[in-house]
Amino acid sequence: MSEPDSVDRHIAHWSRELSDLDPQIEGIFTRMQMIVRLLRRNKDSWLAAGGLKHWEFQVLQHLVAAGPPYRATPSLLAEWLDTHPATMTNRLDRLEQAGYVDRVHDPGDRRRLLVALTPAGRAIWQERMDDSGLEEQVLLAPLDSGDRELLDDLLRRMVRAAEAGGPPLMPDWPSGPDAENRMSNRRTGG
Amino acid sequence: MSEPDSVDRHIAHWSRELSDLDPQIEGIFTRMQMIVRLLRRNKDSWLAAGGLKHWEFQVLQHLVAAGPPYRATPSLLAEWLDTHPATMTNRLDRLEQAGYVDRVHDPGDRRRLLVALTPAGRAIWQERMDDSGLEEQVLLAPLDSGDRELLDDLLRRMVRAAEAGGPPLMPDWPSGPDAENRMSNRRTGG
DNA sequence: CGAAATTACTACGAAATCAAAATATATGCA
DNA sequence: TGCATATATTTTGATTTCGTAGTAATTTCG
Repeated sequence: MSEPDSVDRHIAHWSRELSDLDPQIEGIFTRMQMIVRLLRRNKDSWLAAGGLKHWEFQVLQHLVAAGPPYRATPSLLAEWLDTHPATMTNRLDRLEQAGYVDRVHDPGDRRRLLVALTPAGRAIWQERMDDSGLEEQVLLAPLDSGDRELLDDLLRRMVRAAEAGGPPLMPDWPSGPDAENRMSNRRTGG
Repeated sequence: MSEPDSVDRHIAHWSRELSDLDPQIEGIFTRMQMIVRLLRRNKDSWLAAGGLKHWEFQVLQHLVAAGPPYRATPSLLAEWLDTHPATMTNRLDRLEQAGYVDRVHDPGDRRRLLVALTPAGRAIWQERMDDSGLEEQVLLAPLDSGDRELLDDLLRRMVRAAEAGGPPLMPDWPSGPDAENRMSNRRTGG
């Protein structure tokens, strides 16, 4: 075992309160949580320095992820960002006012709106995106290529275990013929 | 490489939008994020089923973590839960009303309050705690003992890399002589 | 003793979120 | 067609949180 970190100290402390604690399991998930939390704070930091809130970046990113023509419905965006549709309406108002997205009616179904990424939205997303990835490099620095492949594979096996008993952890983007008109198919999870 | 998961599909999709994307790095951190998110949702779910909000559980847990006599100052709790002191006051009001904590004056420094875990608070924390750990078992099921040790060690090396350039990811609980009176020492981070 | 610092609470308005009702459009069926 | 039901989004109202300022009690230091 490599040298101890703060999580080892935390677990040693907790073992005094909870005797039936598996240090290995606790270690694995606590470390993942800490790493994810660190990355999130770091991300918030450089996004704020560039004038974007996290949810703004997320909306823009999801639209980019959609691929040309860079559109998605408010419902889908709300689901993806794990927030309430009413909240999304409010956020889209502000993104629209900032000029980062447009709202256009879906010609095929006029109940629907399509939120469309504007060139300005695409541009600011790209700018912030260029700031990213630094912290990830720091974290992975002590791991060589073989270590990284091993780590990635261990994590993949865990994700697959999770997905065996439920929906995919990463939502699949609608694709195939007629995808444009099926974008709002909701998954069961809530 | 083991069989692909939804993250592999996600990355393959993204590679079309971002050519300079390292699939391995992206894979590692996206999988960690998805796993942590899954665990958080799962936790919220069984906590809610047992009648606790996440922040309620967190406050109780932090008091348990303090060890006997299970007390902490409001300031420290606010810092730990990463929330505003005024918010903590409001939350402690509700926890006190529910009978899960008491507010007692610190005999050593009567400016201070000590939030003390009640037997009822300890009990409900223990009950909810007993519900935990199931999802973790599912995720780790495909990994044997050697795999888990390897994974834990790879993550530990990453945490150590993060901590080399900053404060510990896991806050150290105050300890040593006179710890009782130094519990409110604030760390620099904010 | 008296001034300054510390700790926690209270109060008030601003902002964000959520839940449910309201609006507009689409679909299914007699 | 006519009409009930379903769907997508917005609107509305209640709740929560945050930020700031101010207060009270207590300790620390000159």
